[in-house]
Amino acid sequence: MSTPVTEKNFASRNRKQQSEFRKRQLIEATIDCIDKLGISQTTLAKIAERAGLSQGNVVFHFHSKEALLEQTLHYLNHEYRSNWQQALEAAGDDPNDRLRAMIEAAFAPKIFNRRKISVWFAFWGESRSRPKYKQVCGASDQAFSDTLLAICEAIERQHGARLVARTAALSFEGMIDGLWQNFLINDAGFKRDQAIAAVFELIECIYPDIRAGAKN
Amino acid sequence: MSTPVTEKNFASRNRKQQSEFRKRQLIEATIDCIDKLGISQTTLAKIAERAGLSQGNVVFHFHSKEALLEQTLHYLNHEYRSNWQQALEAAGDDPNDRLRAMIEAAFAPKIFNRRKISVWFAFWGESRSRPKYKQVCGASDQAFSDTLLAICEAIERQHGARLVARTAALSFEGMIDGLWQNFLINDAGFKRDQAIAAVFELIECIYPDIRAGAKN
Amino acid sequence: MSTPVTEKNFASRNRKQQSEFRKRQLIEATIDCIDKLGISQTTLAKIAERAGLSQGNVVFHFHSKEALLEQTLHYLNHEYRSNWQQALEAAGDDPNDRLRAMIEAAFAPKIFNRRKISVWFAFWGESRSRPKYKQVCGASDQAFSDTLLAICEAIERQHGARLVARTAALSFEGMIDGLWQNFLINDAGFKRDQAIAAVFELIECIYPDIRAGAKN
Amino acid sequence: MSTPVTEKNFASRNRKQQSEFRKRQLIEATIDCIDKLGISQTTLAKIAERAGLSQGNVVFHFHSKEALLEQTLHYLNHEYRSNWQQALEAAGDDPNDRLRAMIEAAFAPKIFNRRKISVWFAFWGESRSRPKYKQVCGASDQAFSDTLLAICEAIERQHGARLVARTAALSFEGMIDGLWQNFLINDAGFKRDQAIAAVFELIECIYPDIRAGAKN
DNA sequence: AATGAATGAGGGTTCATTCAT
DNA sequence: CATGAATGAACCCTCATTCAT
Repeated sequence: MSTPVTEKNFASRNRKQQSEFRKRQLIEATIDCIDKLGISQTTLAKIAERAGLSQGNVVFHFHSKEALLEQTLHYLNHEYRSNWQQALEAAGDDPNDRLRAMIEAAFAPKIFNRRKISVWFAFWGESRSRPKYKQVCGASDQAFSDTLLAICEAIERQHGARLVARTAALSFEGMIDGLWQNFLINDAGFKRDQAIAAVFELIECIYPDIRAGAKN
Repeated sequence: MSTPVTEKNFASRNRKQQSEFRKRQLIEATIDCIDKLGISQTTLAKIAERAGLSQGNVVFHFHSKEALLEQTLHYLNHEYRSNWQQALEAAGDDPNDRLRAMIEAAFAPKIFNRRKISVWFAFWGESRSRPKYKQVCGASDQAFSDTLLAICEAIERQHGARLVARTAALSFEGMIDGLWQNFLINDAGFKRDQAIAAVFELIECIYPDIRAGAKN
Repeated sequence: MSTPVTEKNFASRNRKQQSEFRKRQLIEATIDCIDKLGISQTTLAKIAERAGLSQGNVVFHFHSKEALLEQTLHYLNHEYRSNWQQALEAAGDDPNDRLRAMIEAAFAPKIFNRRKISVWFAFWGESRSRPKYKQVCGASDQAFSDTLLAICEAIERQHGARLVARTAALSFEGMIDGLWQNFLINDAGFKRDQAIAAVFELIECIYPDIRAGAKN
Repeated sequence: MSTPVTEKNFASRNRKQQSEFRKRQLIEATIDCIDKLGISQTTLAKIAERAGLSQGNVVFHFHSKEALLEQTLHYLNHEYRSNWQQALEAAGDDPNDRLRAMIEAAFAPKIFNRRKISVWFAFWGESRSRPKYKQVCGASDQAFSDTLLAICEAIERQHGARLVARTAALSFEGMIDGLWQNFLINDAGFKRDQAIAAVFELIECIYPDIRAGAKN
């Protein structure tokens, strides 16, 4: 589990904190279950067992299984979005740096690991039939896309480009998606560094006049 | 439904043909259900109802629900693979034509429509936890990837390239994946022609010395 | 159980008959359970157990517990109504005979026994909060009331009366209700014959010029 | 709500009074819930919510749900009985006045309103399967019956009667029951005055030599 | 006195599967 | 081949009750 949720730091908190703690604990257990079993086989009983709580308590905190799943998706979405936004803030103003920061953020270990990727695909797989999932996934994608496009336009203005910003952004985003999918289906032998390097090569191909590696 | 399964041409067939007919009918109903309900809400009863058959009859033809789902995935896989393979055969020997043929195949209406895309993502979403799905999906991807890579290498030999074949192939494949996902999540306002055009722009960016549109 | 439902006469029937048979069997089991446990403690598991069937099969035949309860009420209502209607037909045209026939019908052993009375009160007790129950109970009551009123009016025309028909009908109906309730709450020492005799005394009090016992 | 239970007069009481206040508050909430939901759907959570207290607090005051229901029935019973007993005391010694006082008491607004009638029937509906309810309901009925019978005997001795006291009492009691039930099932268009007038007509029919309206 | 967290048994219902017809 | 009845396990959820605070 990427986020340590132990009993030790549980005691001596107030009610509200306890409640938040339990919810987080249950969301992590839900992610575990979806990863290992898929959404269609994830049950409240298994989630409760994994979290070490009673099944009734799960309902007490989330009211329904569906609400728990939605909260889990929100949690993932928040983590994903804040991750690349923080990376962007740290990157400064240079659009080249910003572009590379977004790419790297998409492969950050906290985000890009088998457990999380697996759950993202599980939600995508159900998104067609569950409008709420689609809405959250769509908003998440859109924000990333829009930001990426703005950066590509900035680069194009500064350094020119061999590809219009719209298509360039689509290429970068697509390549990330493709690599995520590769990782899901063909997990063995996937190297994070090689993935990032491949996208960077594409950047240099599309923007030949950019200072490659200027970030370092 | 893209494949017409009517009662009219049902009579006057021999046993084996009838059986094949029923199976195809049920697989189409399964695709419908997964599209509309998601895998987790797809039940034998709903599949049977959609196919206009009794529930017992479904079991008779496929033995179990899991087998039906697997057959459905195989059906999709076969359709997908034979589609690009036929496009490849029709394209001739010029690697430029072949590359564009594969791209276009990936967006062929028979393959690239909401119903089918939706089901593909549903299977990917469950693939992590069901080895059989993963195996089929993986093999399907691998064959496409390998062929794409070979074509890119051929182009590179003939015309040179701004990107090594491995990365180029990854770019094309990734862009296709990304566009599929865009289509799934953000279906409104998606234009097939624009999607193909975007990938073609990337081709010309990576392979500037290729005769764009030479295919025609 | 007042209606014999044995396994013997079950075999060798067609599908539709079997289904009707099962439904009847389950309704009888439901009546048993409501009688013994009350509606609030009546569960599908107990109904199924009493009927000797699986719980899933109950749902198969009635779709839901609520539907089963409603069908049970309809069954009771039908039995009650057809009982006094048949008695009325057998009574002929003399309103005196008809009045006494309706009274006697209300205390017929098939209707007026602890098991059935108990279930009627159970439904009345829930009727306030379940419109469907109320509707059925209301219609049942109304039909009985209207018929009783018409008879009282006929008697009044023929023999005169010490009480207007409306109030007379209300008295007879009320006395029946009161005796039902006495029977429910204070079952020990209740005698059917005495109950009927008491209502008959009231008839003679209100209609002194009627030929008492003319029916015999 | 017929009995005002406000927060205002809650403060500045001693322990015992506070406790009594809370109990009364919860009993009123229970009556509300049974009226609106029926006994089978009444839960501690809903009672607590309606009373504006926490669920744990309900258990604290009544120990168990069953105890709360029993206390509610006792509360109703006490209210019902003291109502007609007070009416009797106010009526004086004339049995004619006393009879009419009992009838009017049975339709007093505090007793005879939809909310209370609904709850009485709910308890009757469960009484068959819960001996304690039956006992309370039975005792309540019996006391009323016995008193009514004694009054009828007194009238008979003074003025004569067209009906023996036993049957006359049964008639009055039955008519009350019948009107209660009419009110439950067919609430629209029920007029309290007409109900009382109807029973009074029956009195005059049975006791022609009594001074009708002598009470005034 | 009062709260909300926690439990666990049992509720109605779903559903893949089996089977007699 | 085809059907619908039948099963039983597992599902999500409810709820009376307990308990720490």
